[in-house]
Amino acid sequence: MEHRIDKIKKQLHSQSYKLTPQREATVRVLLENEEDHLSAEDVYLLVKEKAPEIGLATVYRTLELLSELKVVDKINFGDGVSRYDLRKEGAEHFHHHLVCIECGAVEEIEEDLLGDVEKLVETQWGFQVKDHRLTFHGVCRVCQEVTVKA
Amino acid sequence: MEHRIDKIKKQLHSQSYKLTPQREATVRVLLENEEDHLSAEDVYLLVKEKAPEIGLATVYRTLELLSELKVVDKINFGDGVSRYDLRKEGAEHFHHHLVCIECGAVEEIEEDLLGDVEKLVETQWGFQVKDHRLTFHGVCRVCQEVTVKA
DNA sequence: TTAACTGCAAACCGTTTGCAGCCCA
DNA sequence: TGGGCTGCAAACGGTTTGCAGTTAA
Repeated sequence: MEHRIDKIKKQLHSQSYKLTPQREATVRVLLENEEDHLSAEDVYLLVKEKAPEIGLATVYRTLELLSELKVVDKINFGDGVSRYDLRKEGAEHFHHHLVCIECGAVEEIEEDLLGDVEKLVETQWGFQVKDHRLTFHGVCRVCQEVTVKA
Repeated sequence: MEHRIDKIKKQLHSQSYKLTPQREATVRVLLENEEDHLSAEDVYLLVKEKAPEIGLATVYRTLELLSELKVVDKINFGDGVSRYDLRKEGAEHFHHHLVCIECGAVEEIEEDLLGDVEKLVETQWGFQVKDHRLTFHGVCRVCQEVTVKA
């Protein structure tokens, strides 16, 4: 954890940005909730618990900055809210998501499922792939069981 | 074209909705610009050329309705605007997109690239896939050539 | 007849921005 | 002492909603 904060601090410094207390608090919230997909508002409320004086605009500015540095990915599940997802260490690709249409749960898939598909797109369509976004919408394991029982 | 409008008309009637002149004008704009990925505002401006008295709210309501009927898919490329994409006839799956990060062009892929991947997700993660969203971000053929020349 | 539908304008809400003050190099 | 940074509040822009009037089955 401290290691990862140090790393981010260096990334910031390398572009002459500072790791201010507000920014550090924001990063810590992201680290502590790595499994969730927090919106800016979510992050704001969690940061506010530790640093009540922080402003929403600062959270937005920090998330934007972290997004530029590729520390987080800004994602969008189509509900009109941006969510921010910490990149796993060493992850070169954006990970995938399973969104449950029953309960809204979001599961992550780290495996690279698209290697073959990307090769196909490059050769067949002549499109040079830089990144991808893959989301499956469906029914998660838990909700399938509930449906069976009901 | 008329055939497709008839079909949509029937779909509406089956749920006791009407195909009003405003709705028909909206559908026609979508049909005439099937290759584009129009925002609600885009649709509004195009409809207004034919039916100047139409209101923006009606366009939104129509697009929402068509989206519920699965006549169009509401998509989002992360630029804060929803776009509406007519489903191809008989398409059971959402199609994929190639978004160029240089020029912003959006190309469509109709082929179902994810058959194997979906099977994997169902067996390995126990997730019942209903639909998917796949977008590749990268450099399109045209922009690759421009870069080489420059 | 009456429920669906419409246009308008206001409201909404997530996000961005202008600004004056602050803090640290 | 000056540029990065902050909190605040106002502005912004896409979308939704309340409402009174209209239309179509």
